[in-house]
Amino acid sequence: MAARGYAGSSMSTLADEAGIPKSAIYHHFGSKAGLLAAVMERGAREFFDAMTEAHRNPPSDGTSRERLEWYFQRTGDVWVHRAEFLRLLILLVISDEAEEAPEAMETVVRVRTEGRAYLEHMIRSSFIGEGDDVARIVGRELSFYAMVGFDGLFVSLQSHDGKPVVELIDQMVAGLVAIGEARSRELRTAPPA
Amino acid sequence: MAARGYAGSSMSTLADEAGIPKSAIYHHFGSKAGLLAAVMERGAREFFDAMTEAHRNPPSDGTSRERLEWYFQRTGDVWVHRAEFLRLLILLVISDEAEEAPEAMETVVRVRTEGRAYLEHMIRSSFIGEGDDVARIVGRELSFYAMVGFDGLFVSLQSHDGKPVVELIDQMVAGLVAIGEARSRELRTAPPA
Amino acid sequence: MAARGYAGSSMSTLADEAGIPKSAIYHHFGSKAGLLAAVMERGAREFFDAMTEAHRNPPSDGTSRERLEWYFQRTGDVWVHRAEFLRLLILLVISDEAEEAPEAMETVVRVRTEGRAYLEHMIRSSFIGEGDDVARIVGRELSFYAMVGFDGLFVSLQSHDGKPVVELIDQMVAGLVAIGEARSRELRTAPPA
Amino acid sequence: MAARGYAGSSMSTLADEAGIPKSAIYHHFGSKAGLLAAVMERGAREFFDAMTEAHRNPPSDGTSRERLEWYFQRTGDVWVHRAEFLRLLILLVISDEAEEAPEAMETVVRVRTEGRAYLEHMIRSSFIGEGDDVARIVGRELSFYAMVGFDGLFVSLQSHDGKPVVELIDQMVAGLVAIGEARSRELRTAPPA
DNA sequence: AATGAATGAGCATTCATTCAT
DNA sequence: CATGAATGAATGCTCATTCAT
Repeated sequence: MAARGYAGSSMSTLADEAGIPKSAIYHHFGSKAGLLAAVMERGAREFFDAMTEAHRNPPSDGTSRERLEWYFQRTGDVWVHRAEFLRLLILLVISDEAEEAPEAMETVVRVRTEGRAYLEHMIRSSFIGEGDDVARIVGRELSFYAMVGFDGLFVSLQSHDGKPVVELIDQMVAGLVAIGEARSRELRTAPPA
Repeated sequence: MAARGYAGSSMSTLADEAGIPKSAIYHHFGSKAGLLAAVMERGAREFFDAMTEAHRNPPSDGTSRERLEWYFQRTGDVWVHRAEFLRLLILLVISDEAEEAPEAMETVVRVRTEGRAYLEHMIRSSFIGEGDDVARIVGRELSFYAMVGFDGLFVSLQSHDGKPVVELIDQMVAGLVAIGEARSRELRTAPPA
Repeated sequence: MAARGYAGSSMSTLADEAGIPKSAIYHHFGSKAGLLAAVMERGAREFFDAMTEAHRNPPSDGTSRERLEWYFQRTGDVWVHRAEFLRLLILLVISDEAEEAPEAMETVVRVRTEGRAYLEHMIRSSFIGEGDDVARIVGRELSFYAMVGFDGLFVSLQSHDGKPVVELIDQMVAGLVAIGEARSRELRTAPPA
Repeated sequence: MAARGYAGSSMSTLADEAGIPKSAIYHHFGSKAGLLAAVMERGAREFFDAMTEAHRNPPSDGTSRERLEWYFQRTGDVWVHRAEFLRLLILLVISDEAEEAPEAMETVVRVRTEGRAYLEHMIRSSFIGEGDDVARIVGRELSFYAMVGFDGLFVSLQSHDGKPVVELIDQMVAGLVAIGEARSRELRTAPPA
């Protein structure tokens, strides 16, 4: 489904590729939509497990940039290894192909919401040196932008444009740190109400 | 096709929605793949026309940031208004749904290559104050990253996460300018071989 | 469909038996329900045409019994020759098999309503010797009972119980005439308000 | 099965509606055909039990008409209360839907044969005042016609045409009595060889 | 004795495409 | 040039049935 899209994947093809009868899929998942929902659910779980695993023992010192670099490069690794799941995820985000699979769409929304929360946490942890209040605000304000970066990173990855992921993440980190530090200065000078 | 994907759009549905007989589509486009190719070709032309139009009379002074902001906010406008075309474009980039339509895929690659050249031109024009050589290098090095930004911007747009496009572009510009200026300083100090 | 029922008749079987591709049926009738609707509609038209044809030039003299006999024996002929149509009709009356084909069900109701009107007309014409008012009342009151007779006659026919149709119709006529004459006497003695 | 027909009733649906696992049906009845056979067998038993119960203590005096009326109105009650069973019975009589269930078809034939014998008995008992020989002949000759009446009555019932059952039975009785009495006179005048 | 899991054949329907007119 | 009619292959799904437990 990740490769051919939801509509482009026929139950017969899927069954043949899995080496099981079509009816076995229906027995276990009820419908094509149910299969997609299950696939997304499992993908989501594995994705977040991989993220948690990748971010075990984060660095407790170093500059904001070093810390964010540590988080994002590891996130990039997960991105590359979970490409199939993300392919399907982005596909469902940008098309209505799976309108008939509302459960799967809910998982999509959930993954994006939790994913953004995760990014927020990474940024906040990285900027903790600026003080907790500042770090919290910076994390909140930059999480959407960080997500844009990772979404775009994935599209770039799929377009096979040859640009190494590591370099792109480096630039993402550089940009985020620049914006984050500017914002931190601002906040220290004139703290929000 | 943008809404439902290539596989998810049946010729019957398309013909009905267009209010013409199915055979008329075959008469004009030969096949479903031919229709997609034509759609992409026209979409690409209109897209670049809109970009050219939007960037008529660029500012000849101001800071790098101001100039890039001008370019990118206008690009963002085009993005928002050509969402259907971009939807299909990204869909074809991330999935193999239209493997049977190689002509369309060529258009996709062409649009992305030209699009990146366009972004490179915008960045270079914005950084022209750093000297032409530096601006050229900065433009080349940041064009992929800028594209990542716009790809991600589009995904964000489709996910209806509510974050205003203008703000995201502002952050994109801020990040790019920070990286670009740092790189400019570097290049001025130790020019590349 | 008459033989195997609606649910028991698969489109594949029907197409094979008709010697045409399944898709041809869908092209012409849209769906299985549409096919049934068309079949019932044509059956109904042919049925009433056959009835009209059979009752051309009814006798203008003779006893009530002779006249009703003339009508009913000819109706019985139509019954026997349109057995397939009636089989499907009764099937749809007694089961919910074709719930998904509401158009067909409307035809069923229409055929029964018109059919009863037809029986009413036969009875009234036969009893015209009792006076038009009396004949009209007798026709109205006995039409349901006459229909019961023909419905039952058909079931008897399908059950292959070996009883000749001619004899059963003879008894139906005898019964109807007896009831009709008794009622006529009653009406002549004490006309209704 | 009575509602949707044999072919129209899937084992899954039946099991779900019964609140038991599908395999339990197979455990007890062996096959779909076996289930139908069992259903018909039980239905037949209950049907005849209800008939016997309804006709306990028949009137030992009164006119033929009064006695037949007694029998038939009570039979009509059973008809109305055993509609589901009769629905399935008539369905099996008029269609070949359950060709694969020969045991059930045998039950159908048996029920109709016994049912006719029962009707014969009712008529004979009612005409006993005409002498046993005459009553026996009248019963034999009118049993088929009586069955036609009850078959048609059932179809009428299912067609929801609004005609009260009691009235129809009244007319059936009137008709039968008229024919029976005429035949009795005939037989008394010129007894058969 | 009872049942959840499993399955190949078949279901109604839609598909992209062709072609006679 | 344009199209209604036609079609074989495939679609998602359900079927009656089996069987290991």
